[in-house]
Amino acid sequence: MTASANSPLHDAVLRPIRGHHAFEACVEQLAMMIRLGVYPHGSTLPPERELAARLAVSRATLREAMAAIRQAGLVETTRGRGGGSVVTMRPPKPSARTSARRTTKQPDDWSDALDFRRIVEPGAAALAATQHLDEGQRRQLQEANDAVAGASAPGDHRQADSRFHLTVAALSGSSRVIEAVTSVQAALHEMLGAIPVLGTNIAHSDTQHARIVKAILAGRAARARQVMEEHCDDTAALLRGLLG
Amino acid sequence: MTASANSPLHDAVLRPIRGHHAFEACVEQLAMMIRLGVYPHGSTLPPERELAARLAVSRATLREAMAAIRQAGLVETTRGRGGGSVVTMRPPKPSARTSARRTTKQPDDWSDALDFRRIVEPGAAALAATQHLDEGQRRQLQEANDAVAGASAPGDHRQADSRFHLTVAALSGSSRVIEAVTSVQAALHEMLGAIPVLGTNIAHSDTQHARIVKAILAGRAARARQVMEEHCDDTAALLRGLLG
DNA sequence: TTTTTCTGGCCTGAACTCAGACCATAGAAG
DNA sequence: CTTCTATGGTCTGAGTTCAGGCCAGAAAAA
Repeated sequence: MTASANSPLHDAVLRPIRGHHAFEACVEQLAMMIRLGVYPHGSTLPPERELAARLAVSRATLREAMAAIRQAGLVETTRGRGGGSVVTMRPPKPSARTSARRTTKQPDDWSDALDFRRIVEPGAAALAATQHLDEGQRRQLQEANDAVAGASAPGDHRQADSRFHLTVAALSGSSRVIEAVTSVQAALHEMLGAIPVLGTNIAHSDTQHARIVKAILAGRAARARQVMEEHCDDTAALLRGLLG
Repeated sequence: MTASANSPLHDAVLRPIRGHHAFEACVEQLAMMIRLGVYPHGSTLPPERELAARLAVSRATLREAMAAIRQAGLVETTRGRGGGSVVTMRPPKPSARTSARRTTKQPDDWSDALDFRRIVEPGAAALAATQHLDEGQRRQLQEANDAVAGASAPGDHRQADSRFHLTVAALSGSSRVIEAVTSVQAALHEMLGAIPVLGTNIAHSDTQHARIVKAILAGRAARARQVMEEHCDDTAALLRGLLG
């Protein structure tokens, strides 16, 4: 009785323990956080010691990653009290990258990410709607939404959009949900960077965001889920159409 | 402008790059696969070289993990062609572990896992229902269901149940979904091992499984999702009641 | 001003992990 | 029978990562 003959599961469930080297993974993680706007232009990253602790990595390794990010021009670092690494990268103009950066992932992975997103983000919205949210959290959600609606440049809008979705995930209170949404937003960011920006889509998207916020704040889980599902479907349709 | 003052997101999205050492992670992964029944009693694990490749780990590291698993009595290893590691562990009687093993995780993590499960597994079922399934896959799903219904001993039933849910995930065709379901099933397995087995619950659960299979095979995504959601809710209610 | 404290910059020795090769064994193929 | 092949068992040298301490600069606190 051999495992492969008996169970087709084994090639589905056995996945890599760890993808890259630690310092590569740190670079990827931090660069993505900066691109997603978790650390916007002008903000200071947490101190190296804290970052190392959060990423569960030695400071030596983290510093290698920081050096790479610094060399790539994403941050500038100063020493002494009050120092640290300040984000200098601005959200890029989409025109410059439409065909410039060839995404490394396969179309399979695009589709996978969109499928997973359609499951996770509506779930996150519904879960957030069931949570008791304090005043600070409610304000945080509304501010995230206002930031999206108020962003003028396409790059800023993209960052604000990511932050909005991550905020919804954070309000769900589930760390697994947050991790899943972070992962899909990272994939989504790559995809959206490869297509042109259409004003119509942005306006439509902003309308849906507003409905999502309203549903979550009203505690209407089913409604939040449904609107977020439509939102994901619309974005997915756009991407599937333009990416092939 | 410091990051922590500006963005409460940073402590939500920055997570450990890698949890443990590679060989610990391998032990955990392989032991969990055996406990979940992906490799049932009497089956042979894939060759070391293949396992190492799948887990993206050097064979030296994998062998350390295998040695630990062997020493723990989960497998027995023989050399030569046709050799390999055969699973010798039988699903434990639940009576022995009801209070014996104190789960290492916090109740927070239990709740988190149940919340995440309620999002992911219904999504997996719905996605599977939308896929075009070939004859082999349809049979695989039905066999997985039959195995659950046909299991007599509680330990066997538990393993068959895990395999059923992993099969649904595998049929969704999305590797992210598979990974998510694998993770929640691992957590679920720990929780279910800590509560007594009730015949009523098992019968109820089997009825729901049958409905899920029917909906998936009929391609009725919304129905599959709804039934799986009820199934998750029922299990969650049981666990929340018995685990506090 | 002086001292404290928070920050990045640097170093060392130990532990872990890797890639690749080679050996030993047992069954299959001829 | 002999040869081939698939498997686990072992070794080595190089690369990576770690934990922890110490230094240097700059701003806040006294």
